[in-house]
Amino acid sequence: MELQEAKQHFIQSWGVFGSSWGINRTMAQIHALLLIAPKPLNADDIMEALQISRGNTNMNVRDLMNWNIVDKVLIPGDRKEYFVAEKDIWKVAMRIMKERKKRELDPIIQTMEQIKNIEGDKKDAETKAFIDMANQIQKFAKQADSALAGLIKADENWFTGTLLKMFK
Amino acid sequence: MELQEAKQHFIQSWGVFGSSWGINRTMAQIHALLLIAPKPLNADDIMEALQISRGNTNMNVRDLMNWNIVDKVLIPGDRKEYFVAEKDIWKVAMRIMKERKKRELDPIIQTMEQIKNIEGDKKDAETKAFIDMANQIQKFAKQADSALAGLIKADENWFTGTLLKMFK
DNA sequence: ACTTATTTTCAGAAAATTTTGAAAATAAAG
DNA sequence: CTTTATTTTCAAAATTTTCTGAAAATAAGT
Repeated sequence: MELQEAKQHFIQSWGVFGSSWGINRTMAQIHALLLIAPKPLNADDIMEALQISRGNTNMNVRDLMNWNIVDKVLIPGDRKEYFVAEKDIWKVAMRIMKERKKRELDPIIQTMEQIKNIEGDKKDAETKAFIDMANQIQKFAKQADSALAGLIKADENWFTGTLLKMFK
Repeated sequence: MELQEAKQHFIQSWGVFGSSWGINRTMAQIHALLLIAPKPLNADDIMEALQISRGNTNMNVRDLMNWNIVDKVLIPGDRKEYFVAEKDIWKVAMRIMKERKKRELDPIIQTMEQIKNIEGDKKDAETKAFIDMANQIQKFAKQADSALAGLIKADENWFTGTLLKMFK
């Protein structure tokens, strides 16, 4: 396989992978492109490589920066803005998890808390099934939440992170 | 909060949660409805509760069964088909992970394997950045894969599963 | 075998999401 | 201050995904 062909293949696969997880395909493709770029790319580079518009590029790069997995870099003597992706996949995964935990897991825990407080006969089968489920989900989500928090905390400590990875 | 109101809230939240993870909103809502139903529901029950068409109901229930988190049950003396959801959230999570691992993680590992075999100068910065990334992703995906396989295996063993949960 | 109940399929319609591109905003250079 | 380069925004268009509903298929009952 040729390098350029392999790159296309990679970008394509990463896009499919991302979109199966609810991430915009183009955003995932831009991420893929930056992951394998040996140096920072600007908006025109991205537009050209993926054949997408400037607006699309701009919005998705901004999102990637919100996820903390892409950074803006300035190159002296160049007015354009350049972008680089975090290259350590472990870090990338941690940052994505951290964000998804905040955006999606925490709200579920909140919702379960709210809906558990319902009026009415707790002996009634319907009511019981409902409260049981809300409790179960809340308990599970809290476990997942703290497991993730643990992983993230470990990773944010450089020394611990390095040690762990040495034994992988 | 009233029970019916709380149920709506729950179904709604589960739908939002699901769709942020790339799962069809209606499928997640049907799942939510079944999770809190004290007894099996048939297609008409689901159509009525969620105000959706028969075709939509049928397709999404089929998908839920493919995920192994909803089962068809037959009630003696009734020609209609009834559906129940697996009520143990831990099991639900395991089955979803097992399926997603198969559908999404395994293909990524495969793709990385393929694209690593590229021709050309491995000293070239572009080539190097590319192969490094493919290796890193493959390594990470394999780790995630075996971690999940471990969890799933533990869970499929009733005794071990019960023990683990006792210490949660 | 015929009738009736129920489920499944799938083409077209509707809805939701993504993308474009040009105009507005911003920022740097002269 | 003016010009030029670059980025951002966002309404409208394109695309993708989801949903409907009626027809076809399947299954049960008489």
